[in-house]
Amino acid sequence: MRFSLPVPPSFSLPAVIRSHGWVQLAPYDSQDPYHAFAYVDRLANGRVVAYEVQPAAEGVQVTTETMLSEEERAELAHKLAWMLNLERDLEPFYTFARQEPKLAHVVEKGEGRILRSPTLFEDTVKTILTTNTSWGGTRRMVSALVDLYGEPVGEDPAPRAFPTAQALAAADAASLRDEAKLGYRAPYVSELARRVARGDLELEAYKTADLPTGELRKELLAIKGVGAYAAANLLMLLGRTDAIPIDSYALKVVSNEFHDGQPVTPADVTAAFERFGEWQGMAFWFWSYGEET
DNA sequence: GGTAGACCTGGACGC
DNA sequence: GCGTCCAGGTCTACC
Repeated sequence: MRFSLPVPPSFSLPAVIRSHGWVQLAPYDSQDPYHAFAYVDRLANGRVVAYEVQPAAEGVQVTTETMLSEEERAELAHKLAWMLNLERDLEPFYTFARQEPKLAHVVEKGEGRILRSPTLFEDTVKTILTTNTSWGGTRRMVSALVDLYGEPVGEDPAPRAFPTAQALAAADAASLRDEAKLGYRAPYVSELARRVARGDLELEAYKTADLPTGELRKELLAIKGVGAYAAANLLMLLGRTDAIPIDSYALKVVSNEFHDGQPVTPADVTAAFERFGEWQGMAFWFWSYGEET
């Protein structure tokens, strides 16, 4: 079955898909690189659905081989609105961007929305798995979690949904470490899953929390395995546009862009984008590094 | 508050 | 093929 979702005037599906590497992490898949994507989701009633999202004249088109009830379709639409950041009003950011040559392209290309997962739990696990490893390592670890603990769509072993907190909480810690190859990150993921499964940590509530960014950052830093970089990355995914996820890549590009390749500190990265105030995270993320204007 | 070392894996490199 | 080194963030112990 097919159904469409309306999108804001400035929306660009390729721009959202290209916003970062999440589309390369299971259960995302992109056969048509950066124009469309596939995803596998587990609905609230336990049904696992594989679907594709493509650009369409009236917005985006969702296609699935599964016949969905009206309630299921509404749930999927609600989740996709979050994943594609459809509710975001980018005009205030675009007003800034139009005045900065290194950001002018975001307006032209409809950039500014960042692809995310249906749940903050999935995004938090994936963020932990980006730390202290290569991108290839992250992809491997995420795929292993999906293959080992995710629920399949039907009888076939693949494709599978991202595992629930309950599934990961029930997993043997040694299996997480040795079979999923999470290494020392295994206890972090295990503890996070257990806290979420028990209801001790209401991660999803952070999506709509009215907390100042500093307070929310403290809450995220209290999660084992989430340090300064991971917290900033999650804040960015939560739409907190004043957070800059400073990792080794950030230090490198800021060094090259603003300091002639000389070594820089996290404070230098912050200083480089401070003038963008509440939009400094977006300015950092969408900056045209190394390109002449 | 700041710093050093451990954690784990894969890739690059030299032999 | 094997061994060594390094990159990549976070945690913990220590000062």
